[in-house]
Amino acid sequence: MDKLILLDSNSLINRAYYALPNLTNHSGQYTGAIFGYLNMLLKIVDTYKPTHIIATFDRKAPTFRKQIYEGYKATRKPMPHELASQLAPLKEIIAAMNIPILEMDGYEADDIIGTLAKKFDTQTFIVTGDKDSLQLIDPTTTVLLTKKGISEIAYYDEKALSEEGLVPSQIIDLKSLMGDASDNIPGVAGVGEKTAKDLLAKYSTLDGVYEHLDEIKGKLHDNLAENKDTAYLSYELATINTHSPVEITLEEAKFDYPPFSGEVKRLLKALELTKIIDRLEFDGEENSAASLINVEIPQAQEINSQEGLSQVISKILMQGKFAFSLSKRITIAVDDECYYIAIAENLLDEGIDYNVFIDSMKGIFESEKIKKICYDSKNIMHILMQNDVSLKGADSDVLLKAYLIDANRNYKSEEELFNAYNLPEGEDAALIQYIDTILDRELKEKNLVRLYEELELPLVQVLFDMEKEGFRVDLDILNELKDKYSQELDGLIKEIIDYAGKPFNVNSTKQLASVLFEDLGLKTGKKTKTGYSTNVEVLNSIKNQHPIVPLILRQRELAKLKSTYLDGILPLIDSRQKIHTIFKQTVTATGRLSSTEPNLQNIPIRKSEGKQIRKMFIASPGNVLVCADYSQIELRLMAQFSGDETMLDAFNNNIDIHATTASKVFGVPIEMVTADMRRQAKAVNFGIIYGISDFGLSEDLGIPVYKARDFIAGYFATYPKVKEYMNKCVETAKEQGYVTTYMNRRREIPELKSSNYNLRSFGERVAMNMPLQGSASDIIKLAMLKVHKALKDGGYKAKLIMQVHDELIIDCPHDEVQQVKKILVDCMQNNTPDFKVKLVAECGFGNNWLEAK
DNA sequence: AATCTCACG
DNA sequence: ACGTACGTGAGATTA
Repeated sequence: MDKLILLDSNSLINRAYYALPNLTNHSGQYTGAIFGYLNMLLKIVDTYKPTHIIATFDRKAPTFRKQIYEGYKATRKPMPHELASQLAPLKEIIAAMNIPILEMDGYEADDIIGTLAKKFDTQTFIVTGDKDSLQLIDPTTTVLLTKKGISEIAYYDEKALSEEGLVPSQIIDLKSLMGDASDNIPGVAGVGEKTAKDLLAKYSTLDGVYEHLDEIKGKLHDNLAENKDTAYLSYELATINTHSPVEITLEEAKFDYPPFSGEVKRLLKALELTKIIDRLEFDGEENSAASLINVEIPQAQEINSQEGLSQVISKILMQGKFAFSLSKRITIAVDDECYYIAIAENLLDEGIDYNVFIDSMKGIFESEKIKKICYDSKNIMHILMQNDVSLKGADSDVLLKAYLIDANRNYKSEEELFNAYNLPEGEDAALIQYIDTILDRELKEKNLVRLYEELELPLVQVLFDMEKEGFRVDLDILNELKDKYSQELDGLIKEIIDYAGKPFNVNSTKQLASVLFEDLGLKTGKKTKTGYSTNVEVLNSIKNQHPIVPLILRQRELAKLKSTYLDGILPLIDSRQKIHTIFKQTVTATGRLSSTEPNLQNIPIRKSEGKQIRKMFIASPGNVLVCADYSQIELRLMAQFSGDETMLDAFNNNIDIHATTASKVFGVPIEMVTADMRRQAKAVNFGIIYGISDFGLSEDLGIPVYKARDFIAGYFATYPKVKEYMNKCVETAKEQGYVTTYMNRRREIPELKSSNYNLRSFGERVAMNMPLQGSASDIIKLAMLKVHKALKDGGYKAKLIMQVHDELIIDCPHDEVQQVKKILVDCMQNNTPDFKVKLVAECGFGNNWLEAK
């Protein structure tokens, strides 16, 4: 017996979209609605075992049915782009599943479905979230109506519908009376579901109602009488067309599962819909559970006595290598065994005292010779430091390895890493030990061993030392600024509220927008997702329109500085008046570090008010800060990688690159370059690093797009090899699926394969930017290793304490300043012996961070 | 938890 | 016809 499923795809994906959170894969493609849709489809497939499936979609064009209503306005909300962007990938998957897709200009999905339902006399199930379709029910047609979003499916055949007191054709009468806001069917004003059903129970059809209109009294009578035209119009609108010119044979809709093709799996993988993949079977797979790695992960044996621990320790000593985890509980994997160390919470408990455990292991943790496998070794160093234990010989950090293999992933826990690699359940230490072997293989395949062993792994210790050393903060300056800003803010807020005429929360963009744009009627600017933007750009454009605006700008600036850099940092200061940022080594897609708690990589500097904040970051007592930053490193790398002679010459002769660019692009001698020309050239140079786009440049410079396009053309004419290089980056990225840096760090760019233009363009910009940003990051990391070693080997007291992407800071005793400066500059400038381009680091020193720059 | 805004390179 | 400059983290509000 054949069973045909008709999917009202637009209705279903809409339901799925609103029922589920906005999931995305790591490249930003939205997947929530696709996920919901497929889940539901698979549930139906499981339950009904269809032999045929057809998926229908709406086309954008207005439909013939809706056009009969002249006043019909397409007030239906446009599809949000988060949803619209999911349509194409979904269709790809459906097509790959060999399910035919029907969409026709001028016909809505339900017209197509209605036609199909009547056309084939096989057992048919219509899957939809749209109650309109209930009119299609007949002895061979059943409607499966999604409920509660998509999680439940209600079964409607003639019998089920009759329990609600209706026959299928009455659905049309019902709609014509009660209307349907979501479908722009007006209905009769004042008549809702209840009244409509009552009327139909009495008079059975719309015609019946109007034939007996005189029997109906009161307000209802008037409403019906007044809206007769609308009611009949609604009737037309609600009637599904069952005679659309659809051409498809049942044979074409044949559905044969399992298995699906490998193509389906590939598409699902790209969307990272692993949950869906897991419940499906695919062509060419030995068994459906193949994705789960089939290995023996040893069970943990509990260790709760000193003797037991001693045995474990001697095993470790014998092997010279072990894996461990302290995250959920303490586990150790040695050889093929795994142990769980039971820690006594209090004296009466069975188990080992935590401090005793750490002390017993101290010798092992601190032995360079005993190799450790662990997750996030720097974090473990911090934990062990509390017991005065250091961690040495941690040569396998699985988090670090996994990051180098795929920097787009951002593992937040051991568990996330295990899941990503489809590991079975098991003790953490055992899983870490196992995953390390997989990661090693992958590192080798991808040529990342050197990057790991010679750069990232040794950097862990450097970063740890920097974090431990900390950055001293001048509490007096901090408190002084805090008071000053508090006072000024109080005054500002009073004035702002005075102008507004009512109290409101100035920090609330929503309330602020309503005050500015509704109450005061000021000109609106850019829009955000939720309303009108009130950002600096917008405020600046209207600051002369009303005296409240400059006050708000000032309030914004101070509120930001105070909350983030004063109130935010104060509680992080320790007893030595130092703050200890954490450098995240496995977060960014490009290889840069990031800094948290506090973020010391975004301390103000650009504006005068912010500079005051920078003054509170000072050297340790008796020390000064020595500070060096690379000059134009990313552009210099562009010169190096592209080999553009003009650009190389400029850099190797210490010429002002922005002025040079301006001179060449504008065709004037360098001494004729005005400040504004230089500013524009600088913007283009930056744009180049970001992966230039005419639109982006026009936004930045506030010029029309066509002018920006001219600039870019002029730029490429000046530096022809730069253009070649950028094209090459995109091209090889498209071929390989990834780009690489100086140290062979790699970033996969799945966006390049996207069917979405925006995502693909983003991928192209990434392909141009990553080699520059990533190589710059490689190079400063190399410099950090060298500086750290040089200071240590030279017996200096000076300590490297900070890195801000192209800048290093050393907390340095007065008497070491001259030598340390030399060391620092040397280490930064001379890491790249193979380069044609000269790297330049500019160095200064001072009592505080502002002075030192 | 998502959004907006803004600090930095 | 579309709507983006690249890379981050944090605070405040809102839902």
